[in-house]
Parts: sequence; structure tokens; C-alpha cells
Amino acid sequence: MHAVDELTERFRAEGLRVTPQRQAIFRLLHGVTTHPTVDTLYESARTEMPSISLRTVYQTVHDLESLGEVALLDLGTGSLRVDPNVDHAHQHLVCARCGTVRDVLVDVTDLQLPASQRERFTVESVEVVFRGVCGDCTTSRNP
Amino acid sequence: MHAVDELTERFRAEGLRVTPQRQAIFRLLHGVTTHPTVDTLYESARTEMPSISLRTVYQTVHDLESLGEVALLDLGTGSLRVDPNVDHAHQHLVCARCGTVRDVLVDVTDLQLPASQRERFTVESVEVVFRGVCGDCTTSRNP
DNA sequence: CTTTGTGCAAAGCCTTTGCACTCGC
DNA sequence: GCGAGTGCAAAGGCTTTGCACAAAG
Repeated sequence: MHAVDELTERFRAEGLRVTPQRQAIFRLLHGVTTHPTVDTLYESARTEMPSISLRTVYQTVHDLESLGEVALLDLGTGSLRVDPNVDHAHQHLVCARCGTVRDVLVDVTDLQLPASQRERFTVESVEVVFRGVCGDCTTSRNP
Repeated sequence: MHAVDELTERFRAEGLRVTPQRQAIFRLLHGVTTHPTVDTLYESARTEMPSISLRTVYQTVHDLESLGEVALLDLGTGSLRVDPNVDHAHQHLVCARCGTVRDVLVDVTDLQLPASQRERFTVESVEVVFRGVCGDCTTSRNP
């Protein structure tokens, strides 16, 4: 995801307005390597801007998604997660215990549809989710 | 997924009871190659058993999942889908337009975590979702 | 000044749950 | 008969939306 001032330019170029609320969200997401839920993001934003509303957070992350600045992931954890790391293709590790999502670089270009399917379905993207247990959960609680 | 009478046995062996409602659901799911939502399944069941409730459908599919007879998928289409095809590993094609889910056989055993991650995350399963546009949607509506 | 963004609260969608009754086994 | 299953309706999460006001450009 781009930095705050670059996002400001991009938003204006698209006819979108840039408010202090939006800039706070830009700042919170920039450089982050986690995958916060919308609610987490909302709570973080509230610490520095107590009156911000959940609606603003949703609208802003959707605008960011439209511009291709973030990806919104539904990884089956019950809520939307914002992935600000959209530059290079990466996949996700999802911990079944704590729900944490982590990036992992796995080359996925080898994954091709069998020839029989290739004419009947146009692939636009491939998502790979590794489900399992993260290191923290393994050490803290044995099954 | 097993046939109705085999499921009946399995359920009883687990101390679960088998009712006409459950058998109707067994019947509707057996041999199906689609991935119905819970609601679709509910509507189908109602045609032959009008008094059945949504709760029964949810409880039954969860019981089936516990026995490993079906998989419950959250593919980001907004609702749970029941996949009665759990025998051999397969992946999914999800149409971004109509939401249809289709199976596809793609060998995924080559997908390994990089060595750096392998000690910090225990993979239990790998899910691959191909997102794109299915044949029906391509022919019926060009962008 | 026009138009988009914001805050609040309400509505939506899907899934889960509490309760009393039914019915397998 | 005991206990799991059922139906109903209500409650729970998370996300979206209608409205009136505020503020960006």
C-alpha cells in the first residue's frame, strides 16, 4: 500500500475526498504486515480519533480496495480482513486456533486448470490458504 | 458422502438419532455434485417435508461434517456451502458472477511452505480457490 | 456552493441458540 | 422413559444502508 501522501493524491485524482479520518486509516495501514479486521482497525483509529465511526472505516477500506491499494480477504474467520500488502503475489497461513493470518511467499504459477476445464472457466485469480496451527499456539497449548 | 442407509448406521453408531428429516437431507445430498447453500438445501427439503426447519438443516449438516461425511465451505460467497464430495482431495472454481462452485482436480501436493516457515506453522490442510468467470456467465453476458 | 464523507442508528443477511414439545431408540 | 432432535422465534455477529449534517474541493 502506498504512503499517506501518495494515497491522498490518488484519492483526489479519482474525485474522492481526503479527510482526517481517512488519513488516519491510511496511516494505520501503511507499512503494516498484519491483516487487521475492520473492527480492529476501527478500535485503533478510535484511540486517536474517538468520534470516528465504523461506517467510515468500511467505506474507506472499500475505496482503498477499488483503487487496488489493499485486498479485502474473507478467510472464513468470520470477518473481513484488510491486507495492505498487495504488491507481490503472496498466499496466507491461517491459524485455526487464534485466527491469526500471516503472509507466505509460495509460487503458485504452476497451479493450472486441467485442459478439460480451461475452456469452460476463465481464471482471474488463484487463492491458496494454508490452514493449520501457528508456532505460538503450538507452544502455548498442546492438544 | 455415503448412501442413506450407511449414514443411518453411522449416525446410530455415534449415538445420534435418525429422523425422517435427517434422512431427507441424506437423500438430497447423496450423489450430488453441486455445492448447495444451507438455504438451498432447506428449500429443497421443504418441497418434500414442508414443516422442516432451518435449524434442523444446520444441525444435520454440522453433524455430517463432524463425521467427515461432508465439508462445509466458506468460499466468500456470503453463505455456507455443503460439499458432499469429500472422498478425494479436490479444489474449487468459484464464479465471481453467479457464485456457482464447481469441483476441479488439481494436484496440490507440490505446494509446500518455504523451509523458513515450516517450523513455525503446522499445515493441516491446503485450500485452493480459483476465482474467475464460468462458461455460462461468459456466453450470457460480456463485460 | 456542490458533492462526497461522516456519524448515528436501524436494517439485512446468515448462523446460532433458548425453550418447550416430540419422538427415536 | 431418557435424551437427542425439532420447530419456532429470538438473539448474535458482521456488514450495509438511509438520513441529515459537516466539510472537502
